[in-house]
Amino acid sequence: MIGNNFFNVKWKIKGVLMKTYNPQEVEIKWQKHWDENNSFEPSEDKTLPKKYILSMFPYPSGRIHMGHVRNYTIGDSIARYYRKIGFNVLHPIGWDSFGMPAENAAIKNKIHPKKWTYENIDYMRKELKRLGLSFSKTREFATSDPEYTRWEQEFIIKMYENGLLERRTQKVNWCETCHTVLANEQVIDGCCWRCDNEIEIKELPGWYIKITKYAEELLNDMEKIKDGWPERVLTMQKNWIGKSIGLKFKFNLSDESKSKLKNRFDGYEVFTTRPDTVYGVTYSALAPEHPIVDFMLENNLFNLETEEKVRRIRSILPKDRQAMEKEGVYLGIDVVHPLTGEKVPVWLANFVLVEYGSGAVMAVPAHDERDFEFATKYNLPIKWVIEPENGEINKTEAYTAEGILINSGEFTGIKNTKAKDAIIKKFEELGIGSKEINYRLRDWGISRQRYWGAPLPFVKCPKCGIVPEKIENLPVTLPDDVEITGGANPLETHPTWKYTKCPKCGGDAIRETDTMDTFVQSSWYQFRYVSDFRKYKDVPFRAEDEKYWMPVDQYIGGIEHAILHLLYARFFTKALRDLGYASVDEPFSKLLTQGMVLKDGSKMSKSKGNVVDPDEIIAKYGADTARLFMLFAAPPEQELEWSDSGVEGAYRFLNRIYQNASKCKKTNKIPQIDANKLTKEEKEARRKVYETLKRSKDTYEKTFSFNTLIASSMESFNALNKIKNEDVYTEGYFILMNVLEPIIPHITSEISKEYFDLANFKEIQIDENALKKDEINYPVSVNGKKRAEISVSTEAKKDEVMAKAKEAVAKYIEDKEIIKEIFVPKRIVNIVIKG
RNA sequence: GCCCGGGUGGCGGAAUUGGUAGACGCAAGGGACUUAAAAUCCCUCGGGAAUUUCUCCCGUGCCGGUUCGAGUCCGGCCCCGGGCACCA
Repeated sequence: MIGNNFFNVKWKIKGVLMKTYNPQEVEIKWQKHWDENNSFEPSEDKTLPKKYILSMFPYPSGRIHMGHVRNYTIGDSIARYYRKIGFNVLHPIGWDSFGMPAENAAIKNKIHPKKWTYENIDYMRKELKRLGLSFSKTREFATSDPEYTRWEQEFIIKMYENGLLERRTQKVNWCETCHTVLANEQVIDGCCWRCDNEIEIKELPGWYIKITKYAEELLNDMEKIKDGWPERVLTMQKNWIGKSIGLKFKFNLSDESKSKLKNRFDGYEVFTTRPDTVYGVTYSALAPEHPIVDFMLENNLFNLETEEKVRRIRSILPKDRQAMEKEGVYLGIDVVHPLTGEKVPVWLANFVLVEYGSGAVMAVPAHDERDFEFATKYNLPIKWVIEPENGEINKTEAYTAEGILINSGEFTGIKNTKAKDAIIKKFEELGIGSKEINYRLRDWGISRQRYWGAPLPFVKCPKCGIVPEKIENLPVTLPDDVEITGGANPLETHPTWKYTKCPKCGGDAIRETDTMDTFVQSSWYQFRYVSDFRKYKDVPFRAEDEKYWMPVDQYIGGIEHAILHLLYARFFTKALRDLGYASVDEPFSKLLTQGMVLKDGSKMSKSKGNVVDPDEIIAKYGADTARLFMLFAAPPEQELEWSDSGVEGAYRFLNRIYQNASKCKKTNKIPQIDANKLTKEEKEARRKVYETLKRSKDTYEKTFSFNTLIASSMESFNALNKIKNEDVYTEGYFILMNVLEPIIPHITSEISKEYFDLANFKEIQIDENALKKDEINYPVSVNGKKRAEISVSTEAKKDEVMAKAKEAVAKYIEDKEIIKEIFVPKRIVNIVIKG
């Protein structure tokens, strides 16, 4: 441990009285002060300018980790900055408290999920408080609180009534270890996002939120937030939504094929983004799970050999097919080309996805890489219908670039980019196809077959079908008396919970036992914070509060939520708007995605044994040290490599500013300084201080490059410690304590209270005179190479500077012909000579 | 394969957006203080040459270009990280 042996002992170094910095004492004192004074509650005065600063809320896993420290330190610094310069600031915290880990803990430790969760919250709340975070106390909640669930259930019912939610049976992603269904967004490389177990496809009934209805708006509204969000997050969302425009048309089966299929099918639809290549179709391909294939198998319409191949391909999981070679088999049926009338063979192909488009494609081997590969393998014909404007086609691969149509009937000779629309139009005129927009985005499956979640507020009545619970009966709460086994849903097996009466007919009915995906809770929590909801219990949040506070001005969180949470929250905001609860289109105007905290080059994790516990760091050095290190070690968007000695460096800096503070005189206003009476060094120190002040505005409001702001502060302190002028020194502290308060609030409060009575904790005007330089240093280069440095008066004109510059580099330009003289005011002098 | 980031000392990272590369911090070395150590303070710190203290050469992944001047702009390439990935 460093320097803690002499707490509160005063002694003299170089004649100045100093005392040792004791972070534990100072920090707890200020934390108590803030707590007792409710220092961080937002004002109800809606005439004040506002800032809503939000860091993503944590899952109450038990203890905070360094990622939390980083996230909350960034958010807290921004919040404290705005509060200090006079904004009404909403800076809330809550707990994303439903979810699997509580159930896992229940199984492992025989503790009820609710007890485990709320105990964790109590512990973590203390940890966050010890970090000196300026959260509002009145706005705190946990998403598992019944009051929160109540409103969520109301939203869900309203969504159901407005066609935004439906129950249906479809193929779903099933994780056996988590014993639940997962949304598409929660499946990563075919594995569960939480436990990494390989997912299975099952056919199950479940609840779906129709996020696809908002695909277009989610895409278009990116325009509204593009200045505040990182480009890559928007790109990721754009790719995820995956809009593509093309032609949808129907392939009619040939007459023989129709009768072969017992007239159950007359054809099937296909979608293409390349209608310009439609004349090049030489075969069509169906997904292994296509209904026609199902039918043919059920009715033994394949010969033995084909059936065997079909069954083999179908037996392979779609995700495993990705890695495999293209494979297929001719199904023995044909369709008719809609424009040429030619017969087109129908194949089954392992690369066709049943869930995209219609699960069937037209194949144009000449102009599609996949189709080419497949056609080459099975010796299918290749028909070239586009050729480059200049040069020859290389017929050993698909030609996918732009060009002119050939062999394309009436469209021959047209540029392919134009042919796209022309051919769509032709299909529409003939009534055999139409323009179609396809999205990759699927509806959001929110059913989870788990206990620790918000119950879906619906009842299954044998007479009335699905019936929403009555609003006055909300919330539908979880029973406490359950046994968590990790197997079947405890709500399903509970002896009495699910048996209820139908809200409509009053007859015996059964409750829905699925609970909601936890991402539903985190999709609207930003709205809940806007009101002092303990006072206003008849609404989820007050409209006037929502209008005032929303949208969130600055949102801070990890990049890992780029798609999942951030897309859902954007959707939910739009849905709440359309249901009449919200007034905004987008929830977060600005987003800062903070980088991970690494140790020894990889993410801190228990399994790697490289975890640094924030509590230990705080116990050893204090919260300000932890905060300072977090913001100094790297820019917020980058990864941050943990460094024990870097932390010690931060601690040393705090000690220095604490001890040197005694060189200040006590005052409650900024010292008036006559710049004319100062030495060069004193002016220099003042300039650095004011440059830091100037920089701080940009840092807290725009760039968030706290690392360089801190560096600039350190530089200022170094300069101040070289001078002896008490006024300049005091002014420097007055300002620097102000600049650093958002980052290291405890020590700056302590010093500012003692010396300035906190008079420095408000916006300080920049003294432009202090920023002015009397002299400027010019590097003088000859042919671009720096040869000398000169110092001239700020007022010096070009001629004067050039004359001095030539003198300084005389030995380089003697006897040489000067071709050019470059003079960039306040920057550089360059003399170009011959030879 | 496609789309984004990014490659700067021993390390984390700066560089006013085309104008003194390496701010600030860490680590390292030397010195002061001390019986000693810790802490603290001072000095050095990209590489090389010279060392008579006035210096010179090289250097921001690699090759080339534009420019009086390039870490920054342009063309080509090589690595690293992330995202998407048979999406028709």
